[in-house]
Amino acid sequence: MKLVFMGTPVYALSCLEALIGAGHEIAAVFTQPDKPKNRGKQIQMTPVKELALKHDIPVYQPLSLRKGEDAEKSLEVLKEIAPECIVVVAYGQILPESILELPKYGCINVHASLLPMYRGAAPIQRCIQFGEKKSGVTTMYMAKGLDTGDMILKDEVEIPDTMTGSELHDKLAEMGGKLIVRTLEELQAGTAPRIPQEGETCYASMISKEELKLDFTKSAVQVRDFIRAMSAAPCAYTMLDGKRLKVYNAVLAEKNAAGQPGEVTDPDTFTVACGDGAVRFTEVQPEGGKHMDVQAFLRGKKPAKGTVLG
RNA sequence: CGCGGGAUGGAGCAGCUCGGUAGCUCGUCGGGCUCAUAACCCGAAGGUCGUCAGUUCGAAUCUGGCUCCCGCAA
Repeated sequence: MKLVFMGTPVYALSCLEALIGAGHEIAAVFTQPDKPKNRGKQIQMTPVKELALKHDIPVYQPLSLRKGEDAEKSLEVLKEIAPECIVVVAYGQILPESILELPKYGCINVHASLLPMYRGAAPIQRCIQFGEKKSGVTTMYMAKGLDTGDMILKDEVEIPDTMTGSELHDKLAEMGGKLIVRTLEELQAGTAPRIPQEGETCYASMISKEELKLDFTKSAVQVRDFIRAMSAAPCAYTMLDGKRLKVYNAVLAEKNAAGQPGEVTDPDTFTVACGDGAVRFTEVQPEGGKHMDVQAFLRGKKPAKGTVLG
């Protein structure tokens, strides 16, 4: 099928790869403009752009699809290409109706949750943060509202309570790739269902810098779930002796010494008291240091018993 | 030139301010103890202190360049 692919981060890669692998013609790729990122403000290509260039696919990076010169040009380009379908995966821009209505099969989005739950920007992390036992990917016909379009296919996965955000991310990315290929097959065959989103919904709002600082007044389960949800990116953190300590993973503490929230009750295992219960950090990273297991960290910089984090 | 931290035996760190025998917690290897052990005891190996140059009688430590790693900010 003649397609246009729109996507930006690593998450979108496996979908693009799967589409290429399935033999679809990717006539163009749209991705967010290159921006100065990282240390030293170097300009960096988006992951999707890198992959597209490897496959000699034309890349477009409009500032906006909704207004301005870029939007007009983009619409012209798309009309000229006349794709049968536009596949959108974590593109980061809202498409105007003029584009939504353009392709014969519509614009299809792959979303990393079981819709209608966890619509929005950060479904992967939010769903672990709130202790969900399962998640999945959903393909849908894009509509005006944010992730409100009629659904086509779904695929589910269990979330064990040790799973991290990045593990779920990788799993869902892989599943998304397979699901979008199946979805296009069904569209072409005319067998694709159109299931309206009904029932309970919720939004997975963007993750702000402020909330990444651990709040030990919450329960141990909530703290543990938050830590693993945000791992490896954007990653939760706390303050130890005035310095930032990123916390990549934690488990519920076996033994439960009393202490005020944030207090290190057992330095030998890095056990920290929470509002209810306690957690034990298992993977951390100090400022200027590398991501390491907690034993390695404690060998060099064991906090004093009674130290209060935050 | 966005701000900042760092590079020391296999791992994580100390030492650097006030230059002069390379240290800690682990790991590894050997031995001992033990029904047994990731526990305990004894012993050993293993480091051009990132790299290049400079200052000096002497540099991990002071000075300058370079490489690489990382946190923040975007």
